[in-house]
Amino acid sequence: MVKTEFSPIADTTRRAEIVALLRRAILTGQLEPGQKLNELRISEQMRVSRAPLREAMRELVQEGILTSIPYAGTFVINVTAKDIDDAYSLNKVLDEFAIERMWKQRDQRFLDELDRRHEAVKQATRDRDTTRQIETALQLHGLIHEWADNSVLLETWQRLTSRLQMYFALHQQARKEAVPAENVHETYVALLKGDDMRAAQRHAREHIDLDFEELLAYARGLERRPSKGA
Amino acid sequence: MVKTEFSPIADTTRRAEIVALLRRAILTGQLEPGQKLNELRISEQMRVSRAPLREAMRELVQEGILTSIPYAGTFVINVTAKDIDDAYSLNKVLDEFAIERMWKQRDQRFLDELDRRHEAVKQATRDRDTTRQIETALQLHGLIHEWADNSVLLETWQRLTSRLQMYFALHQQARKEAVPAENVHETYVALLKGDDMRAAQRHAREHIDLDFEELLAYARGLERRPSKGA
DNA sequence: GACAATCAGATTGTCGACAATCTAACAAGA
DNA sequence: TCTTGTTAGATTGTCGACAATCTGATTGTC
Repeated sequence: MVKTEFSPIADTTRRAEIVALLRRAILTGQLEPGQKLNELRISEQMRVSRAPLREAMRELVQEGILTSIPYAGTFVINVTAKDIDDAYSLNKVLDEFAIERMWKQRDQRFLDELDRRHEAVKQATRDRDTTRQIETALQLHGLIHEWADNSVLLETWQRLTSRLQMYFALHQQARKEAVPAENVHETYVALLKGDDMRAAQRHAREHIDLDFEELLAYARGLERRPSKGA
Repeated sequence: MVKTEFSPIADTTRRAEIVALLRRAILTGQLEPGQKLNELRISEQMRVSRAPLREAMRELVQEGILTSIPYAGTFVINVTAKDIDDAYSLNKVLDEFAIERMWKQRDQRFLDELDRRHEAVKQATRDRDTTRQIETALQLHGLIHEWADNSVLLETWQRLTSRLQMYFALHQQARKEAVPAENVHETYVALLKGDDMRAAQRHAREHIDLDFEELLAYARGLERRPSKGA
């Protein structure tokens, strides 16, 4: 019996690569909310035909970060303050659920991975790499969902994450500077290592509320100066 | 100012119609779990080219009821007992959240709609139309999510619903007969009309548990006789 | 000048054909 | 007999061209 394990090989369709490219462009704010995606132009830039591009766009529409109007075009979703509010309030519920489900599953491997991701956030912060900072922070947050052993929950959280990441990116871009102090997640990580599940759940809720207030304030600013896109 | 309200006109792309057709076929169990969808055959049957069919399939993959393996094909998802368990446990959380959010928003229009949907379930039950029975029961259940005024929640619930509907359809098909007594939802509806929010939340949880046990038992049966599809 | 009809340009939706890849059957060799 | 190499057929992925639809500018009329 062979002991080495192999991970699945990469998807090698153009479609998959296009999805990844577009998603990244949207989540990092390269493509602005409301902006229209011109199929011909993008397909020429990427040197692919419109078929795989269109299929990729359908996926992202279903993923919730694009929206499509027949014969009019496909657009990056517009971000409203209410959207952010909705996403965050649901995220709280999912976090509490996830913590409850993964609590008993914690083991050494979990703790190691927790430290690893925490370290990645701190590194990105030191590097002043805001994009990576957002990415790693969300990955740290996602660990509890990955360990909850509930595929539907994980999938749901990942969908939410896309939007959160997009909102954060806009937020950062608007302020033009790196943000949170390096130790923002210290308490969160410590609680996940501890023995008081209720405390961890409570903190997750409050910690989120903190970032949220700031983000919501920014979003309300957007409301007054809407994007010209759509 | 005009007072009449117009609903959006129908999407007139082939793609949208194909999505609807395929979704219905999957959710009613016409297409079995694990079954492969042959693009050429289906496109010929529908008298369309493969392009809009493929785009439609990408949407349904992202919707979670199809799964795709590059160069191998696209398949109806397989239903495992764990999937059902996962979906239901998450559904409980979402229901509780929805009830909390919509509680203060209840008004006469809500109560009317509640009655209307409840009546639809009872009608389908009297008609022994099991497919419609499932549809209407889920619509009744979905009302609280529609009134929670949280678009992300609604979207999430609708995704979950697709799977639940699929599971239910299989369940029904396997038993070959109509099921629940006509008054299953009486208590649920009554509590939603009442003044005790906690009680409504508790009942939603317990009521779901009831159906769930039956469904899970069926699912465990499936485990032992896996589909030959994929 | 205001308004409706028309038209050209651009863009999305759809089609049919070709290229890349997979599967399964068969043959060859250890 | 088991493994490996080959090949034919079927199926998915991608392409370029055409059809349907939208947008806005222009023209003509009152």
